[in-house]
Amino acid sequence: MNFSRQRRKILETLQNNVVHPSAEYIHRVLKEEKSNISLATVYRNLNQMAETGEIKKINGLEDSSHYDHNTHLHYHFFCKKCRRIFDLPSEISPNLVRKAEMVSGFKIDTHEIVFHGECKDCREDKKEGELQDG
Amino acid sequence: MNFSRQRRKILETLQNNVVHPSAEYIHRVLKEEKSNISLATVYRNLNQMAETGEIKKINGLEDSSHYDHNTHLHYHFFCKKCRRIFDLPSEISPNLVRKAEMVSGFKIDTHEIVFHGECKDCREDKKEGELQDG
DNA sequence: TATAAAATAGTAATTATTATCATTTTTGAA
DNA sequence: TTCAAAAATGATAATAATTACTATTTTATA
Repeated sequence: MNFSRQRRKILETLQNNVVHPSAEYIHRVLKEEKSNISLATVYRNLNQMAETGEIKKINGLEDSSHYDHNTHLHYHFFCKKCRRIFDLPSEISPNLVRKAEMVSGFKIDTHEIVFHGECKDCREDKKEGELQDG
Repeated sequence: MNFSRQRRKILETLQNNVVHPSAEYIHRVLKEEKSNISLATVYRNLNQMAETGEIKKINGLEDSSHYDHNTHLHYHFFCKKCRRIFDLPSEISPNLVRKAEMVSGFKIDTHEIVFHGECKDCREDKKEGELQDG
């Protein structure tokens, strides 16, 4: 795998963003900063890097896949209101893989947990709203 | 929500299949048994029923969404080899939601866990293969 | 039974993603 | 440094999954 200017830019953009971006988002950001990189190149590189384990691909969130520069085991929360994605630590579910392998007899390579709900900020916004209304 | 022949058929097909089918699969099965129901109708009904909680939609497995007639909390395993989907009991991760809410301060409505790996059958097939070869 | 609400079929449209391929860039050896 | 092979890119076509649209049909019920 060669080290192209485009791949470096894409990885940089992923690392500088806390938002767990989609391919389309990264493409848009790069376009805004005048790095005209093709959308196909963004997809190609993100998926290659996910394949090698350099980054992680997050599925099951929205319609599209998102990507994460943090490759350590952790989980994700998707806020229905603001549509942001948050990290949750893997400690909330200790020994999950071991237990799953035990009860099933399957060999588990990867797993992911996705939570859906309302984040702290959005809950607090709602509370304020209720106070004002009531 | 009215009770159409088509919706009944779709739900029946889902319930009679252990395979966690996709919309396209259900459509194909119905076509084979001469129930000519439109693919759009299959999608519309599955998503409506998932919305009301009558069935469950499974994301993050393959390219497409799959559906589950079992609405009790449980998790899923996807075998990379045979591409089948298996159930795993929720007991492998006790108090998961409570812990996630605790560490985050978020309000969690739903969550799902998807494991990827190799199922028991496929592992055993491989073992046999190794024996024959060696 | 008449009627309003809901649902359907069939197809067009949309969205996300991958494939294709001619051109350009990168890399490593001579 | 130069050069050839391998890898990557950009632009666009193609595909796959899903949703939108709309004229018609079905369902529930007053």
